[in-house]
Amino acid sequence: MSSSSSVNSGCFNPDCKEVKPERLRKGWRLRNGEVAELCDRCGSAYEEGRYCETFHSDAAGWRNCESCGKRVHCGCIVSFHAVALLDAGGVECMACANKNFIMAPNPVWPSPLFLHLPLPDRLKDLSVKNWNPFAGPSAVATQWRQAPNLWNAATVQTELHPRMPYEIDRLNGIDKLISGERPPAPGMEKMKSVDQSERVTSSNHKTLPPERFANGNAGIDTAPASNAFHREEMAVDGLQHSRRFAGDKESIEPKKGVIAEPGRNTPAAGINYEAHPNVNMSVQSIPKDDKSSSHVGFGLPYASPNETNGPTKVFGPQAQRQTPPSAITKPFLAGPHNGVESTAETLVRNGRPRGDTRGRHHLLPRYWPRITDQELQQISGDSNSVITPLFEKMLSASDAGRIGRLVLPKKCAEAYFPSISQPEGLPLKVQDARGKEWVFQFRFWPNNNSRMYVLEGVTPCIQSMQLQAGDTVTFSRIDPEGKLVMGFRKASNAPPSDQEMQTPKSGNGVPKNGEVNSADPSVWSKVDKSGYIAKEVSGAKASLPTKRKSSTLGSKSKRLRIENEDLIELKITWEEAQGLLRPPPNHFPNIVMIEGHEFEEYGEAPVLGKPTFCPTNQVGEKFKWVQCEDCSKWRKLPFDELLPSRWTCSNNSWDPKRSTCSAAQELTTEQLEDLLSSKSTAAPKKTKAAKQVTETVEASEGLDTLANLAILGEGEALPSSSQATTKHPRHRPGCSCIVCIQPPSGKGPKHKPTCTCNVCLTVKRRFRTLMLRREKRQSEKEAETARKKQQVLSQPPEPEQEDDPPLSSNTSNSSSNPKHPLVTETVDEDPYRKRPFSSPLKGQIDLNIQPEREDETSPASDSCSIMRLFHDATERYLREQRLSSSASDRDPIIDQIAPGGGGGEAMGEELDGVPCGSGHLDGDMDHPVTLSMSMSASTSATC
DNA sequence: TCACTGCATGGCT
DNA sequence: AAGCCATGCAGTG
Repeated sequence: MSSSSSVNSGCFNPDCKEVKPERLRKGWRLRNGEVAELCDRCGSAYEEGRYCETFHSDAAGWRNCESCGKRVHCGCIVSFHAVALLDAGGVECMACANKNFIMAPNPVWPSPLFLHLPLPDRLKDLSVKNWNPFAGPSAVATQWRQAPNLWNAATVQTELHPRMPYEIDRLNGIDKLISGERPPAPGMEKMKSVDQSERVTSSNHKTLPPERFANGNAGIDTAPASNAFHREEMAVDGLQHSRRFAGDKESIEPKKGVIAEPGRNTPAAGINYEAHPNVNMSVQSIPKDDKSSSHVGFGLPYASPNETNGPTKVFGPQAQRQTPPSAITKPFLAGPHNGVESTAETLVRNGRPRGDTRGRHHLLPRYWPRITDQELQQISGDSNSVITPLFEKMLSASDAGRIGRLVLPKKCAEAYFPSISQPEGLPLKVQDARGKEWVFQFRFWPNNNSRMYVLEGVTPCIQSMQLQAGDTVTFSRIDPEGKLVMGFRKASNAPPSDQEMQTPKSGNGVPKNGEVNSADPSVWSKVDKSGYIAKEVSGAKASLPTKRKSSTLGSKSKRLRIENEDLIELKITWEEAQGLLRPPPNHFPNIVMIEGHEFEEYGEAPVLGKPTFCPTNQVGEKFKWVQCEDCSKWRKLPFDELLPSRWTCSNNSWDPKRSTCSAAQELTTEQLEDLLSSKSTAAPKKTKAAKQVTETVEASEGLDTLANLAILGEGEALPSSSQATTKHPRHRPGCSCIVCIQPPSGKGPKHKPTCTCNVCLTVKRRFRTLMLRREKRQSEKEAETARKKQQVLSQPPEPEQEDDPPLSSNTSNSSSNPKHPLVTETVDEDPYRKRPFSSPLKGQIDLNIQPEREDETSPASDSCSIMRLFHDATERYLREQRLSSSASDRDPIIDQIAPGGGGGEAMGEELDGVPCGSGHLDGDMDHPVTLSMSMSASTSATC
C-alpha cells in the first residue's frame, strides 16, 4: 500500500488505535488499486457506513442531504460513494438518491449515484437478491468478471470482502489495469455520449418486476448480460453516467484517463467501477451498431426473451429474435436472445481492444441457450436458485474428441467466462449434470490477432455425461451460489420447443434428459479419435456436426441442424436395418442362407421402407400391415397404401376405428407372429419386430430414419441428408450401410474371420451380390471383347485399360473406369491383395473408408480387414452352398471364385485374385445401394 | 507409438 | 473482408 497509513499497525485507518488486529477486513479501494485493510472495528464501521461519522466527524466536507437533511460526508475517498451530487447542486445521501432514482420520472440522473452508493447501502437499499454468478467461495469463482457481482447479496458478500469499487476489479484481475497495464479500450476512446433519454425509460424502472431487482438483474438487464460486462466497460459507463450527471460530457475523456492511470486514480474513478444494476436499465435503445454502446456498461448485452414479454420489453428489433419465444418466461432468465448489445462485453474484454465489433454485438443464434422456463424451473428445483442460461454449444467432433478441448465461442467465452490475459488462462470450476465439480482450464490461443478460447480437460466430464459430437452442452449459472453449470442436451432430444430439451435436473441445474439417455452407460459410445460418434445415440433426432472440411454445409448447416428437427440419426441394429430392406417392385429376392441366417438378396437396389408386411388373406386379397410408431400396434392398411415417413395410428384413415393408439390391435401378437413368420421375406427382422414390441419404438426411429431418407430422396437434396455423419463423414444420417450401422471403431464385437455377426454376414452376403453382378458384367464384357477380337482379327487387342479385367486376372494395373465403377474400385486393393491376414485393425472393421471416393485408396488396414471378411464370407458361403444347395443350383460365382473348392488360405488366394476391391468394396456394395434405396423407396411402400 | 500442446490453416459467416 | 472456429498438424515428451 502506498499510503503512509499502511505503515500503521495493520489497520489502514490512521486514526485507528488497533495496533495488531487479529484480522483485517477489506475497505475501500485505494488509488493504487489495492484495498485498504481495516481492523475489525474500522472495517465494520466502513461496511456499515459509519466510517466517516466515526473517524471524519471533525473533517471538512460535511454537507446535508437535500432531501432528508441528513448530514453526509462528501470529502473523502471513503465517503465518496455515500453521496450523490445533484444536478441543481447540493448532495443527497444515498438512501434518498436511491429512492429518487427508483421513483423519479426520469431515472437517468440518479444512475451514477448508485455507483457511489457504499456497499452496505447498496446492499440494503437495493434488496438485491443477487444472482451473482461467480462470486463463489472459490478462488476460481472470484475470477469472474461479472458485473452483477457488484450486487451480490449478503451471502456472496460474506464470501468476499465488502464490495468496493475497485475491489471487484481486483478480484477479476483488473487491478492490473488500474496499475497501468490496462490497454486502451476502444469503447472508452470512442465512447460517445448517448442521450440519457434514449437509454433509460422511467417506465422501465417503475414496472420492473420485483424479481428483477431481486435478481440483481436490474430490470431489463439479465444475468448473463450483466455478467458479460467487464469492469472496464462498467467503468466507462459509470464514467459516462457520472459525467452526464455532472452535465459535463466532455470531461469523460479525462476521466477515462484517470481510470487508466493508477496514479491518478481518484475516488471518482473508482466510481466507475461501481456499476449498479439499476443503471443497466439504461441501455435498451442504444443503437446496436453504435460502438458507444460499449459503454454501456449498464446495459446488459443480453436480455432474456422473457423480457420481450414483460413490461420491460423495450428492446429493439433484436429483442424479437428470441428463439422459442414462449420457451422462456422467467424474468430472471437471461441470455443473448434479445440480442441487445453485447458489444460492451467484448470491447475491452481481456484488456484487449476489440476491433471492429460492429454487427457482432450479439452471440450467434447457435449459441443462444435454448432452455425453457420449465427447464429452468427444474434446474432451480425447490431452491431459490436462480438459473441463468448463458450459452450453449453443440459439440463438434473435436470438442467431443479425446483431445479434451472444447472450443468456446469467443464471444461467449469473453462474455461469460473470466477474463484471462494470459494464454494459460485459469482453472474454471464447472458443475456437471450430476453435481460433480470439474475444473477445466479456461484458456485461449492467439489466433490471427484474435483469440481462440478453449476449455481444456473436458474429456472426463464429457465422457461422464456421455456426450458425443452433436450433443449440446449448455452453460448456465446458478445463483446465488454462483456456480457454473455445464448441462447438456443429447442430440437425440427434442428441441427446446418441445420442452424436452432439457430436463429435470438433479438439483444442480443439470438437465436430466441426458441422464435418462445415459442411464445405461453401456449403451453409450465414446467418440473415438476420429470424431466418429456412436450410432447408439439414443433417439432418432440428431444434429451431428461434421468435419468442417468435409461438410458441404459448414457452419451454416449448424443452424440447419439445430432447426431441422427432422434430422435423425440411425439407431437400429443391423438386423433391424436388414428388415427394412424390401425387394424392389417386380423383383423377388433370393433367400440366402449364410451360417444359418436367412438373408435376402436383391437383384436390384432394394426398397427401403417401414416395417410392413403384406400378406394375402384367404380370398386372395392383399393388404398391408404397418406398425404404429407411437403405440407399436399393427394396423391393417390397403396394400397400395403409401406410408409417410412416420406412420401412426392417427394416419390410419382407412380404418377410423383404429385411428387412435388407444384402439385395440386387430390381431393378437401371436397372430402377428404367425403372419410375420409365415412371410418369407425379411423374416428375421419382421418376426423380431413383432415379438419385441417394446423395442419397436427404437426400431421405428430407425425406420423413421430410413423412411425419411427415402422420402427425402437422395443425399444432397436436403441438408439433412446431405450432412455427413460424424460417424462416417461420407455417409449420411440414416445411412444403413455397413459402415454406418456398425459400432464405431473400438466398440462392439471384434470381427474375426469366423465372426458371424450381422455386419460380417452382411458383408458376405453383399459380397456375393457383388460377385453376381460382376459375373454378369464380366460375361458381357467378355462377349464384347470377343466381338472386338473378331473385328480386329489381325491385330492384337489393345490393352483395355478402361475395361474390366477378367475376374481371374490381376487387376493391379487397372485404372479408373467411369463406366464400371464397381469394377474399377476394386483395383486399389491390389497392393494389399497378397497381404496375410494380419490386419492392423486387429479384427475390427474400420469404418473410416470413403466409398464414394473411387479414386482413392483406402488404407491398407481397411483393405485387409474387408478382404478378410470377404474371404471369410466366400468361404462360408461356399461351405453353406455345398451343404444346402444342389449341384444344379450352383452359383457361378462360386465356381469361379473357388474352382478348387479349397478353403482357408487357398480360398483367400483365389479371392485375392478377384478384383473385388478392398475397402472400397464396402462402399461399392453398400453405399450406392443405400442411395438407391433412398431413391427407390420414395414412397416407403414396402410390399 | 502415442498423447499432448500449441499454432496454423482455411472454410464459413 | 475481417473474424470466427473446426480442424489439421508439427513439435515435444
